[in-house]
Amino acid sequence: MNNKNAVERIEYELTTFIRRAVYIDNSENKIGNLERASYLILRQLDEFGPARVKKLAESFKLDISTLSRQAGALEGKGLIERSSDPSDGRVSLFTITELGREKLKADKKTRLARYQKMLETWTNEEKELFGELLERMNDVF
Amino acid sequence: MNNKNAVERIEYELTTFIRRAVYIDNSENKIGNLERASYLILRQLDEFGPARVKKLAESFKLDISTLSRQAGALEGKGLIERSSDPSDGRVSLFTITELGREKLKADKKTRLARYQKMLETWTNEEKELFGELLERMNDVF
DNA sequence: ATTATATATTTGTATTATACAAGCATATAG
DNA sequence: CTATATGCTTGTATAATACAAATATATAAT
Repeated sequence: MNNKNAVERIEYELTTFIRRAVYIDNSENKIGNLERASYLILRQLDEFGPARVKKLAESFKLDISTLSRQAGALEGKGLIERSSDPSDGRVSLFTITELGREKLKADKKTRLARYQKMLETWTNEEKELFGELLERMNDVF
Repeated sequence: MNNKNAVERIEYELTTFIRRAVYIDNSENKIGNLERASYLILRQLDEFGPARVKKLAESFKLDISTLSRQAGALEGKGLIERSSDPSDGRVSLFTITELGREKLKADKKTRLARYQKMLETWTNEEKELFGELLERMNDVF
């Protein structure tokens, strides 16, 4: 039963956390749209290199049409760049631009600062452990 | 720098987790609408007792009008019940119904099962520690 | 080679969640 | 007893999304 209680607590806290995080995302994204999606797209392209629409859609488990529009919006803002795959004319490959990298960096900084502050009373050990546990959870999610 | 790395990892993993969790929520909520919101509302009413629209809106950091509609929908499904505050005729107090409790229980079961499975290889100690850390994080969030 | 089928993406349309503003009912203050 | 404040609901606009249709290109079958 202790196990159940622990899992219950985890479920409770994660659910609570998600609600708040989504709120923060939404409230900060008042300026224009997309902020929420764009961070993830930029991060993905920065980390794993150029990707096409289908790939991005799969990464985020969103419909291809949705990613098509989001990528189009990011392209319009000059944060990512479209190039065609020489071996397949149907495919658009998206690459993060220098501007996109800057924006990603700035966004990340803001987000990190928030977490930094949230966890300022934690010891390094605790933070490391927490990160490890989160990573393990995501690996099987 | 180690500290920064740990926080970076936490930020990365939590962001990833949120994306996936929101996806799951959305995909399960195809049936009708509201599942996402309703779980939280029911949980809130079950845990803290009757509440009025304004209170619920504050809890979830959503606009009052949004909560008004969500509560209306839950009321329509018989999951919560409206009563007026005898001391103030403007206020509607919402209470979870027996049916609502059953639905909450069922939803919770599904969610717990998912977490249970996700964490099945963890030791009890790890689960407990993880829950504790999550709670601490939420407390300052 | 020519046509049929499959795949990648974009664009059209509908739905849902949400916020903000206006309206309505009820309280409270002057 | 009127004026103002409060609580909620309803009207309207916007954004994110999915699904379906359209378009372009590639691959397979004859």
